[in-house]
Amino acid sequence: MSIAGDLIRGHTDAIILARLLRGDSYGYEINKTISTLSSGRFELKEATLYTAFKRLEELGYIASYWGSSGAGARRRYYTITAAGKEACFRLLEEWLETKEIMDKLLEVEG
Amino acid sequence: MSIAGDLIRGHTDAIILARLLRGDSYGYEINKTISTLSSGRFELKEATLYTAFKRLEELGYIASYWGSSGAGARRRYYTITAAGKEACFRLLEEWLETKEIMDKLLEVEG
DNA sequence: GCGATATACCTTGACAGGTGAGGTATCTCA
DNA sequence: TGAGATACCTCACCTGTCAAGGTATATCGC
Repeated sequence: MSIAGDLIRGHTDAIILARLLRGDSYGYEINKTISTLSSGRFELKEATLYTAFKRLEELGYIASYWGSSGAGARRRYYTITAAGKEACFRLLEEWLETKEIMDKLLEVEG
Repeated sequence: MSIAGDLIRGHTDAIILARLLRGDSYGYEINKTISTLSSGRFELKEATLYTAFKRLEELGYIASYWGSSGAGARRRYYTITAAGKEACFRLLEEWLETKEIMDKLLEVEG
């Protein structure tokens, strides 16, 4: 991973929720997707991922159910809840704001 | 503060170094600058700031000296070192990469 | 002279999120 | 039958943030 974990810290929830907004999914798949979308430059560690799932479920942002595995081991699927969608949009906006502020703070010239 | 600290976590060093790239400064001033540039939406807590200074000095990225105070209490000024400049540019590139990846991962539509 | 306020620095302990390391189980293919 | 991919989970540790507390100086109004 070329991007250190701390750079993503605080954004993990947003990433997971944004993924679930596109449809139910399970840990392993989400991890693969993240890795693929970032061209391998970033991947959530498994421990991080499952910790996040637990946190998000406790917050009521996602719900889970056991799905029949197509191939390989059993899968625990996650769905985003209404509260989760709200939280997701809020986090997306926060990300836009963070970007804006960071760009100003890091501006070297000008 | 509307932007949670964890969203900036991992970028603190980059912010401080980028500020020092523009010239020597001291804690209190850097904090004010950050607050101003972000329109008050984000400010480093003092404890975070001084922790970061200590860390960066131990890493050899910055050096410090006591300056004569213009008004008020004494000031400890910080200068960015050659290694610090290198680190700063690396962190700036990492930020660009993080932005790019995050935007892909958070993409809701399309 | 005195209190309030701004300037300016620093430390400690608690907390939360990320992660390395380890574990379990299933299915496929050679 | 053994390797490798799929798939899940937990624990202990580390690091960065931050609330709370502390110190000291200069300025300004009263």
